[in-house]
Amino acid sequence: MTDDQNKKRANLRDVAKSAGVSVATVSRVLNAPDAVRPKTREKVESAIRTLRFVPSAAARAINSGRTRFVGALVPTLDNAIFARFLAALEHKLLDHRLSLVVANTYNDPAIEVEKAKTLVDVGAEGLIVSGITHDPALDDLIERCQLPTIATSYHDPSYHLPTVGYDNMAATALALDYLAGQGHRDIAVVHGPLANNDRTRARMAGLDPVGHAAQLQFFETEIAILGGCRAASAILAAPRRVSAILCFSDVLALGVLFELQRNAVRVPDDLSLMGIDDLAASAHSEPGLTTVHLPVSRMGETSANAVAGWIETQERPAPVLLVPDRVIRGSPRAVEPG
Amino acid sequence: MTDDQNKKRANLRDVAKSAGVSVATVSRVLNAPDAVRPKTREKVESAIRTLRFVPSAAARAINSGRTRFVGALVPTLDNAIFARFLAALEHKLLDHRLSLVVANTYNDPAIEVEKAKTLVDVGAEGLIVSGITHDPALDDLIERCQLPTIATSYHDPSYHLPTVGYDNMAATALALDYLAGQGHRDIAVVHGPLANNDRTRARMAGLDPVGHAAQLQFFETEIAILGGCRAASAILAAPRRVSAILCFSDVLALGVLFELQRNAVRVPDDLSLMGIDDLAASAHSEPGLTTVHLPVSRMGETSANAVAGWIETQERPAPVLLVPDRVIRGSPRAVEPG
DNA sequence: GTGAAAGCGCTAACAA
DNA sequence: TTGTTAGCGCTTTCAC
Repeated sequence: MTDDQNKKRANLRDVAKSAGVSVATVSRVLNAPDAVRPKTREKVESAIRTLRFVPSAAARAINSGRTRFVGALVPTLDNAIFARFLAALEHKLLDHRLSLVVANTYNDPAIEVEKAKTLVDVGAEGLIVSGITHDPALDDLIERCQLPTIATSYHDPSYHLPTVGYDNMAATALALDYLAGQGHRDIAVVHGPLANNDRTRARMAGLDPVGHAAQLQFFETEIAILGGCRAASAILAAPRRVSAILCFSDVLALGVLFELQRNAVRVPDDLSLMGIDDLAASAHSEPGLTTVHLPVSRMGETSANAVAGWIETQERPAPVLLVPDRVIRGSPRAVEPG
Repeated sequence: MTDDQNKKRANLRDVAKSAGVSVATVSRVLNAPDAVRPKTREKVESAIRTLRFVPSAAARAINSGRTRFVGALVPTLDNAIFARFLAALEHKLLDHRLSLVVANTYNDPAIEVEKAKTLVDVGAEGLIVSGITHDPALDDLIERCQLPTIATSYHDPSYHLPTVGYDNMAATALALDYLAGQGHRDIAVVHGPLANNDRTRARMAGLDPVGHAAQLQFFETEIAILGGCRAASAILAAPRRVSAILCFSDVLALGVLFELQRNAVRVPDDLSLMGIDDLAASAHSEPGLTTVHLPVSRMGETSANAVAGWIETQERPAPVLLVPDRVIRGSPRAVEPG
């Protein structure tokens, strides 16, 4: 039994020995092949192949001081909106030769801290978090490690971390404005839990019922299709009738739509419906869902650039505001005058 | 300007010096606090705090030979079915103190190899891939690195990697069997691209039209809501009428449902509809979508255990077959006799 | 163009 | 209980 066989994995030294060169030369063919004579290089490359040598990332990292990955803490993987964000983030990060580690926080600040610690522990060079409401321990960790961290899905230039996101208040304002413009005065608002969720809170704050002379009824539910269904049931059972339903996310709107269909309530003939997000499903449902498009793909790319730049230059990036815009489809209609 | 200030990050030595102990002692308070006298430990912990010391994962990895993370290569993040899988995978991996790095392959074998290389390069201790059709270069990489790798969403005990997945053939067989049992003979089959997708191929192979005396028409489309819409249009325009539509995934079925609604075709009164996956949306759509439940959450957990065990014990795990089962909801109905 | 040797930050064996 | 020290696998001067 030779050395080659009982070792788990060949290292630089093994390759060097096998190729009859020094470790420095092997390192060179790995990192600066042009600095090595072709003939030598070939010898080394052949040894690399036969020994099935794969350089150790850890050893590399320890020298360069870099791990080349960033962590993303997302509240859920279940909502397609986050999937879209992560896809763009991962893709753009790759341009900076950075990998992405995803951690699910299940919307729980305590879990978020835990996972953030793990991320830091395994060497994350940067972090992407959602919103600006976090456990103080997280801020502490970020501070202690001086870890480049971007807060997404939110816009607040005064926040202690740079934010890359849209104006949540503007999003709901845009939506309510549209419904009011269509003549709706009695509107049901369906939203996710307010606890621990600054995005939902901000969307709430964006509503200006007085300015639109509107009467709003609020329905809190879990952000999921089922949550939408339940809210719709509650709306139908409520004493006060509404002419439109505004959902703080399209998932909710989809659930509402299904439940209304189940109750033979026609959209938009009997009830108008509007969402926020602009998911793929929203464009193709019947009727199409009028919604506010949240630029999450751009948010992913922008966040990637921001955190990569920060890591590279050590200079904190400026916050970026992405502007949401309305997508008009068939789900609402103007109320009949009189 | 002292040393403490112009260094980017304190290391073990800095802490040791500052606390007036040896590096070994600092290492001990990190890894085996009980082996250190409380008073000493306190001194060290205080130094750690003031110096904002965070241990280097790379240095740790180089000693233990471990990076404590595995990579998952998924074809897309857009389909909720993968999100569910990843959530379970990540969660279970954590029990083994392993992190998850997600890489999107966009269904492209070439991109898959590229990302796999990156993953290995950054030190992945194991890999999770989808299906059994891959670029030879991937198999080569896995082989060369002797990298614990699990192939998911597929079942094939003879495959060179252990598979953790369901029997795709059984899934469609189950579905067709149900529709045929309801008396359907003319059925449209809506499926994703066959190229590079063994899961779709296997689902195709699971169909036994002859055994069920059924006439099948096939409609290939992209796996997305829009793809389903398009397929539905094609089905409605086809010369030969069908009484039922079988979709190879619920996303497709949802698109089909929307398009049928748009064309005032009632489900199940005018046309029966069945899917495969069992997404959250499927349970709450109107009508509820009869489908084949794919146990992707269990697949995530099982894969996590399998790869973690393999990494730990160096022993290749056995393939695991997860059994899909039917979920009967309202979307299909029996054909009227005669 | 190539090699020798000094680390990178940490763990673990061994000594005290 | 604590300290000393030899590596882990690699990159990177600095000679030759």
